[in-house]
Amino acid sequence: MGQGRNQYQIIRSALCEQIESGALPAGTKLPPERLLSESFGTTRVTLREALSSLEADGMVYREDRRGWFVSPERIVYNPTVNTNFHTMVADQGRTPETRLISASLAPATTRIQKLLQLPPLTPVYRVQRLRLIDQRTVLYVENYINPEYFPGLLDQDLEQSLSDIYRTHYRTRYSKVNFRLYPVGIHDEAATHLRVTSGSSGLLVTRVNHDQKKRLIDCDFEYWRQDAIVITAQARK
Amino acid sequence: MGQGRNQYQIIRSALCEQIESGALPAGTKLPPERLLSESFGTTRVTLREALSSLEADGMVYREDRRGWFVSPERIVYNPTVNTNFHTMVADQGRTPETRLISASLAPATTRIQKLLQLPPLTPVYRVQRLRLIDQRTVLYVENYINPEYFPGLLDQDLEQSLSDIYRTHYRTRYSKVNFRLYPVGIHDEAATHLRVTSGSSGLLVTRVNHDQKKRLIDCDFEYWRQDAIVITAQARK
DNA sequence: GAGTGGTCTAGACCACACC
DNA sequence: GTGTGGTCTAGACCACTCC
Repeated sequence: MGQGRNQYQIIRSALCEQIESGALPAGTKLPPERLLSESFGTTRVTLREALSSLEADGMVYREDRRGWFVSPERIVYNPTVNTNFHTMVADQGRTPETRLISASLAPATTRIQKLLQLPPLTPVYRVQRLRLIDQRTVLYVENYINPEYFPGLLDQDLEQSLSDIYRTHYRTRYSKVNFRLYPVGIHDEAATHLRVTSGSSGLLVTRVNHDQKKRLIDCDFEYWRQDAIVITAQARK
Repeated sequence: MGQGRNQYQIIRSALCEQIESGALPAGTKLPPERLLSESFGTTRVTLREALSSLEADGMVYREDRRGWFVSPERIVYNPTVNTNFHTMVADQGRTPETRLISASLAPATTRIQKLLQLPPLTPVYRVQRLRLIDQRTVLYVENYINPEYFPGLLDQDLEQSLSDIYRTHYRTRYSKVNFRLYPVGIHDEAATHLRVTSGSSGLLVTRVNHDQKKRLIDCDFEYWRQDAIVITAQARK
């Protein structure tokens, strides 16, 4: 087992070994599939089987229609600590970046309305952003924010950390955070923005956030590239 | 996008709709791939593409060489709450079961030795178990336990919850727990026991556990079927 | 426009599950 | 032993990326 007798597992081990030895450093683009499959004396289908298996392990990743790349190290994400994306990434010696996709005021969908405990059709801020580590897209986030507590939010620079904006402009900070973590397939908008092929597996982190006055201020949906993070937390009793 | 113009996405939607409508209840075995591919007027390769995509979403799962099944609901797992597997599952109206695979005393590997902060080659208890929900294998666990604190542990009934044994026989309970959560590919032993095809994606939860006296008592590696759980936690500040 | 990845076809053999 | 899923071949076309 393990390195196996199957064709694709042999290819798997070969690539794996090259990556671990450092011959293929993080971020390297692999040769075209047709070329690789020839090198291994096999077909593209089998080669892709091997690559998909490495992808599940987080050793390689793909960008839709661009090719295969060697995965960088995972970022350690502790959702129980109230730090923000930029601080977290910078603290680990990596380079964070946030890109605003859109921000608008619109009626809450049923789901959002329920999560934020709002009356039907209340307008909420919807902010869509993309987050990168060392130039690689790792996270697509949608925030839904109760506008009552943050008048004029859309005029702020939304490529900053939201928690920074809350703190400096609204004297509000996250206090109680409920989060959930689903392994899911990534589709549609999230897939497009992350440059992931639709349906590939990822991690959905949803958060419902209260402030220091116990007000329900916002919720978010974070779609992470599956190989970008390891989640950590601590419990005491 | 979404339900898409591709063949496999059309099949995806069709199956998805059947499942959500309740026509295919949780646990149902799907018809053989050859039959299904004929029904959809396509080849097995394309059908499997569709099924794999549904698998990533946690809507169907497979048992190695046995076929495809409709996934049951996910169990909500809160690792920051010190409950045990049996209580957690039963509280959600499901039926838990634990099967002992093996239990023995053996020298710690380098990795375990480091995690448990032991001198080289210290013997540790190694317990391998399989856990089921409603007869479905969802979790393969390896525990590594410092034997100093639990003399005679191997004589206990290890199909019970370990935390129960610790509490009733050793007056010891979990106090501080550090855990980490990796999306990974499942291989080798874990794959075999979970009846998962080697390399399919899953969730690895590792825990390092201290007792009420702050002693480092054990650590474990939990390999979860990717569609079996949703993880939840709460943070306060 | 060339090349690449995404998708798809129409077969095949083998090993294992189940009868 | 039969049938199934797991693996593999040798092609093909299309849509997109990148030049």
